[in-house]
Parts: sequence; structure tokens; C-alpha cells
Amino acid sequence: MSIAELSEQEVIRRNSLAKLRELGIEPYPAEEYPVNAKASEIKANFDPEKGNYQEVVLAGRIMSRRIMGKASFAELQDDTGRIQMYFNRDEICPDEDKTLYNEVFKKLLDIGDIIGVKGFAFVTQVGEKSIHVKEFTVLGKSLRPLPIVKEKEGKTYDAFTDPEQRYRQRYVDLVVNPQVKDTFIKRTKIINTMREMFNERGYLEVETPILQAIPGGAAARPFITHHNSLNIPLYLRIANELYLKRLIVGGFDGVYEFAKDFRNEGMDRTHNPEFTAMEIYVAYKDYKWMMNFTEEMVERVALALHGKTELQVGDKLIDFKRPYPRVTMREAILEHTGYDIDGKTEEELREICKALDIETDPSMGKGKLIDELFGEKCEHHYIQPTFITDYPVEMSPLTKKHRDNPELTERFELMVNGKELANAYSELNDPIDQRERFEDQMKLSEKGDDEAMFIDQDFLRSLEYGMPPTSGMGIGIDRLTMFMTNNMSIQDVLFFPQMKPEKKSEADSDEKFIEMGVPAEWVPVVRKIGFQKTEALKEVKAGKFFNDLCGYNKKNKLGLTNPSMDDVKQWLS
RNA sequence: GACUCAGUAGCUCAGCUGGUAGAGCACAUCCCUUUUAAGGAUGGGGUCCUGGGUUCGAACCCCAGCUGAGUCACCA
Repeated sequence: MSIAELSEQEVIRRNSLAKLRELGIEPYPAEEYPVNAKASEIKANFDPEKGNYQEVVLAGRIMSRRIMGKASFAELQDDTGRIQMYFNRDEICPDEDKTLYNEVFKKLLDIGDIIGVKGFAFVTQVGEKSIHVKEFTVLGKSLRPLPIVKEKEGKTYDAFTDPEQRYRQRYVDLVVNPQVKDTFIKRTKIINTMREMFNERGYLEVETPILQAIPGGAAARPFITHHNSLNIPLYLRIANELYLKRLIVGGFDGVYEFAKDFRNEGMDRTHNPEFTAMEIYVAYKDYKWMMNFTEEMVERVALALHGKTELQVGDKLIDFKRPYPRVTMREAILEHTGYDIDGKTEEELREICKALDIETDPSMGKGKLIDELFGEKCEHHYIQPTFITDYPVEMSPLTKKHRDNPELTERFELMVNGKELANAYSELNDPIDQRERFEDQMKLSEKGDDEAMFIDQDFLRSLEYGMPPTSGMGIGIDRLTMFMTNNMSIQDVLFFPQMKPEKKSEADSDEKFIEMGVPAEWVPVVRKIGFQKTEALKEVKAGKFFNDLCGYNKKNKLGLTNPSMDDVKQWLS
């Protein structure tokens, strides 16, 4: 990287780095730095009466500085928060040589640098708990300026808000936006709470294949890849359901997995191509049991995070206190449209859709039509957590038929804020029925549904050995986190959401430009007017290039002697 | 994929009807020993997203593109 591409502030920091080394200070030391206290801990527990925290060692990033002659204040941010530090020249430098304070601290350190400090806790006259620094160590020099966010009385100034930069450079987002860090701490706490609950009950956390020869367990377009030595296509899993059920066949009575799944579909506020689902399967249970289990889990997560069940989600107040209402799909449609779908034929359902202004197409079967009715007219009404139960059989090829009605299945979805949060069944364990359902999916696929499920023969074989009655549930961890942390976009609950690749402009070295005849003093100008590669110069018109060069020289008062038109032609030839 | 909005200094953003590009923070030099989104003085910093067009003249108007955000559609 040549100096010409660096901003002024980056050049200054690189110079500071060199000066530190000249002074014999290693800006990236190797040794361990043994910390014995954290910022938030001291702020919470320091008591001048008790005189505790009188020999503390902290480490973190400098986030602000206020230099006032012989004394200075700075804020240190560690992984628990920020604490103010007080530096006094004559304490940092007890001898005649004041370099460490005047040069190193005041000039060579910058906001963003990582340092370690030793000192004692005290309270300033203004009443802020601070660290009186006796000694500091440079632990990591920062060469890029951080965005500076300031805050007073809850008001934030100059916030770092550009979504693109926040997502692409999440590390910066995390450093300067503390609430972002909090979201991700909560995300982990959600997962830990669930894991705790499952383990208490003796369920086994397992891992199943991400690379699958047959992408099963859901209806979605997969990502495809290729295994070289087997010379076969492999798919990134869209779900792990069929593998977890194989484990139930194998004799585990409770298995669960927090699984990264991958779907090759659109991206928006609630969809990322890779996302996390938790699936759990428990033998000898049915979907009614699973509803109880699910609401207990969700309530427990809310309590673990917030100590209460009522949470603000966008402009809604949502109460996760159990029990949640159970509403069958038929009741839901009846309530919100006035139509009773019970016993209706495909034609009649199509008529109902037409009457309600819902678009249909001929490939839609009964199940799909009912699903549309629900999706269009009902779903968004369920703001408070609600179980919608008893889905049509066509939409649920892995679900056991309803004990009272063979057109329905024993399935529920948990709706929150008008969105699906969890999905669960009494699992279909009749291998003959399962085979027929897969065959129906094949027919759908022939009708043009490119997301109908593949037939997984090995999965069918496993069912033929016998699977106990089982209930399974899947829940979107990203969406759950969105609800629990009041974030409206999935990008805010993923550390590194999928983005379009950043355009990276490669640059040729100065030498390559000089080789083709450009005088060294003109190379930075050539770069500034937009040519980073010598290749690109071959295509430019000499006249325009000449004008741009001289124009830039004049505009920026560089005082270079303009080349002649012939010179420029020579460079380009 | 359609539509709407946005892109100006490291960050947040002004920039009128087209006429020499601005502020705050950050940065640099200086003053100040308990300050606190510190203050004061001085200074440096810009491919106004890119490429065309209109014009004597474009950050601004027109066209095309790139990137992002939002809404919708598709998709669970």
C-alpha cells in the first residue's frame, strides 16, 4: 500500500507507530498482560470508604481523550464497558525525562489504541469513578481512525449509523455501538437458556451433516456444491429434520441441534441465506405436549433475558407469559374471513379465494389454497403469541395425519407479531404413509413446484425399521433473537450478515507506472484522477488524460511542471 | 424483479433558483493539573459514487450505471 492511498490521519498514525519503535516501545508486544479488574466491575463495586481496588490492572481501547496540560483524562473501554482514566505527567514520569507523557501519551497514542494500565481507583471532584494511572503499556497500536461517537444524557452525537459500513465492518460497529454488543450477548444467552432447559431434561445435543446428498426436511431451494473425490453433487442442508429423526429411530429419546441451515432464496429483513434453526425431537410425545414445551421454553427465554415476560417489539407490547391460545387453522380462517373451509372442495376453496381477492393459480392444490387464505387474511392478526394448529395435509408431508380428521395434520406453528416463529408436528412415523406423501411431493414437482421435497430413500428405510411416536419442533433462532432484542432486521442479529461482495480495486505499484514512463512525481496524480492500474491507462485518450493531469495540478496547486502533450503520448504508448 | 429514497472531509450531516465546496466532531500546532458530548486560538484535509449529456459554467438539471436502505413481489 503506497502512502498516496492513505488518508492524512492514517499517515499520522503510521508515523506515530514508527516513532514509538524509535523510542524503544514495541507497539505490538508479545507478552501476556495480566489483567485483574474490569471497567464495569470497578464502577459497580468501588467504594472510597472501603478503599478497595487500589492496585488494579486493566486493558482495553482508548475511546476518548481530554488533554489539559500536565493532566489528562481518557476513557478505557474493555469488554465490560468504559471507565475514565486520569493521567498526571509527574506521576507517569517521576524523573526529569517527561517523554513518556509529553510524547508517548499526548502525541503518539490515539483514540482506538489498545493499552494496559496499572493504578488505583478514585473518585474525581465531579464524582466520577476513575482510575488514577501510575503506569501504562502500549498493547496494540490502531492505524485507522475509529468513528467517534459521543453521548450525553442518553443523547448520542455523531453516531456511526451507515448500515452498509456497520454490517461490513461489524468489528467497528461493536467497538463504537455498545447496544450492538448487547444484542449479541443476548443472542448467546437465548441459546444457552434453551440448551440448559433441554439438558436438564436429559435430551442429547447432536451434530448432523451439513453437506447432504439429498437436501431434505423442508421445501426450499438449496445451495449446491461438488465433492471432487466422490465426484458427486452435494447440497448444503436446508434442514436437519430427517437426520434427527434417524437418531430417534436409532434409540435416542430426545435429540436436538442448533443448526446452521442454508437456503438459496431471496434476502430481506427476515431472511438471510444462512440462518440458525434449533430443532428438537422427543420420542413418545405428540404435538400437544410440544405446545406446552414450546411455550415454557419461550417464556423461560424471555424471563432469563429480561426478568419479565412483557417485551416491547417495534411499536407493539408482546407478552410471552404462557399459556398461549390454541387456534385451529379452520377457526382462524372462519374468524377472519367468515368462511368455513371444513369439507370444502378445491373448486370451492378457489371460489372463496376469488371472493376475498386472493390470487390463485391452477397449480395450487387444496392445501396451498388454505395456506394462502391463512397467510393473506389471518397471519398478521396474531401479534400476541398464538399456536395455530391442524394444517392441511398437503402442506405438511412429514407430519402425522390428524387423529380426528385425515385431511389435516397434527401440526402447529407459533405465531408472534404476525410472523411464524416455531413450527412443530406429531412426526409421521408410518413408513407407508410417508412414502405416499413423498410421491405426492413428486407430483407437485412435476406440476412445476420447484421446491417440492426430494425423496430420501434411506430416510424411508429408517422409518421401516420403526420410529416411536415422536414430536419435533423447529424454531428460528434469528427471529427469536429479533423478538427478544427488539431488532427489526435479521442483519442486526447476525454478526456477519450476507452482503454483496465489496468491490476491491487493485492497484499497481508505483514502479509499474514509472516503468511505462510516468515521472515519479506524477504517479500520485495519475492515481488521484482515477488510474490505479497501468492497464487502464492503455485505453484512455491522451487528450483527456493530459487535461485531467494539468487540471489537477493547477486546481490543487501542486506546483509540478506540466508535461507536454507529446510526453503524455509517450507514457501511454 | 418493480418502485421510492439516499451516496459531499475519517464520522454525522448542511449546501437556496446552476456561479470559487461548508459546519460540528476527529486530526495537527499551541494554552490550561480533577475535566467530561471539556474549552480557547490557529491550521491541514474533498474523484461532491462512476460515466455520459445539457450549459459560458454542474455537488445541484437530464440519461445510464454502481452501492446501500425502504416498500412490494417471489420465496417459508
